[in-house]
Amino acid sequence: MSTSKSPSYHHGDLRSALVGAAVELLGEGDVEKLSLRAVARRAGVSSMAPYRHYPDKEALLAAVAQTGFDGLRTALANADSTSPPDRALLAQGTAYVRYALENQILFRLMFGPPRRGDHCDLRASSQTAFGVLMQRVEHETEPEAAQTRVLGYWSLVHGLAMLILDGQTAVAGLQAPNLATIERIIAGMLDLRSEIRSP
Amino acid sequence: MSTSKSPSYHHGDLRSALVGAAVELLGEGDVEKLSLRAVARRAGVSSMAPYRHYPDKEALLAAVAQTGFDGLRTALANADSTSPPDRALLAQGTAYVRYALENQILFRLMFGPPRRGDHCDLRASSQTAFGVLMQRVEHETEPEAAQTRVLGYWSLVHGLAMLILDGQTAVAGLQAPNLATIERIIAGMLDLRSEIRSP
DNA sequence: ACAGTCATGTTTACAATGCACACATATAAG
DNA sequence: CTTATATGTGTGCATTGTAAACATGACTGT
Repeated sequence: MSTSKSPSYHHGDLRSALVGAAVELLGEGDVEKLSLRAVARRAGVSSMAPYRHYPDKEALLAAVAQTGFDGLRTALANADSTSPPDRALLAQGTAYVRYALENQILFRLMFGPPRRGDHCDLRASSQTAFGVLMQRVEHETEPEAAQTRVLGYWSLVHGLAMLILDGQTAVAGLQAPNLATIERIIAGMLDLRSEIRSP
Repeated sequence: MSTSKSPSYHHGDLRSALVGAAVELLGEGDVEKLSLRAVARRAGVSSMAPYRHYPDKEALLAAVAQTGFDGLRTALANADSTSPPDRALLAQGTAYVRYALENQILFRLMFGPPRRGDHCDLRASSQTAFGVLMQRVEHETEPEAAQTRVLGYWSLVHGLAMLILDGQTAVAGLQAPNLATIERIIAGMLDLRSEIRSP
């Protein structure tokens, strides 16, 4: 191993360098345009080098998506721990949407069409991220309804993120939904019962 | 024009035949695999024929997505009109998710990465579909909060549909979310459980 | 009827892509 | 030092999106 500066044939840590290059490229163009060859070029290796570390393109994208889920998890955990308990759930929700907006293409990749093959560590990462939300919801609900409730809340923030990413909020009459608006939408759904049923 | 059986050079109504062929192919494979050439083949014309009707592949996909939004609109309107008023909102929600599950790839295309170019009739179709939901929500809410509320509800059902499509519900511990489970999740967020359980 | 115009479909061509295969080279093991 | 193994390179092929030039057939005015 020694110093990772052998400049010639061997790269030293191509495996993670490829993921880094892919993330870089995702920050520049859309997800369709991301070609394996471009990733290899960016990493400074030949077009076929990635195949020594990932069986195919899907596997590389799965690895990229996994880093996305890890980032999402820390974002959620951070939002949760820096908020008073009675606002932690809302904080996680806005953090979720904010993460999606700040990593648009990556986020779309994470929740894109299902990756072929198992990619079980991807699944583990997404499960861990989901666990952060799960734990908070379980604090606030009787355990019997927790599973239903957490899926509902996850659906709410996930759908909101997706609709904003797709520009569908313009359809609803909102052009640029800022953070305050996002928070209002989420909070509105959480308060729905009292407001909607007792007019 | 006459009968659409001129078998030789001219097709008669390639424009819509292409959309039909594309929808057919979407029902068979994933969205990445859908190539313009395959669509042309399925329609029985040469690879370049589609370019006489659509400037590029994106435009064809936009037309396909538009039919998807039209179908969604009728599904929502139908669910709304065949339910008692106090359950119409919930009915629209489950109809939304059901449409997504029954047209997985098409649904993903509709809400996929934003189409380049304007495609303003696509936008019109999605707006019309959204309008069906909007109108129902406006019946049940004071108009001041309607816009926030309808976006929240749309986010809920859209996110739920997306998560199920991506298989993320397995992460949450649910393998096969059937319609009853879906309804329970939505109703749980609306806190309509009392109505469901105790008539 | 007939020549001309134009929308529509075909053929050919080209660059980019994912990947299979054979080869090269650097590091580790004996 | 030899050799085995991991890692990177080069070449080649089928498929893709699309530009350019050509073909065909329906509609026009005369």
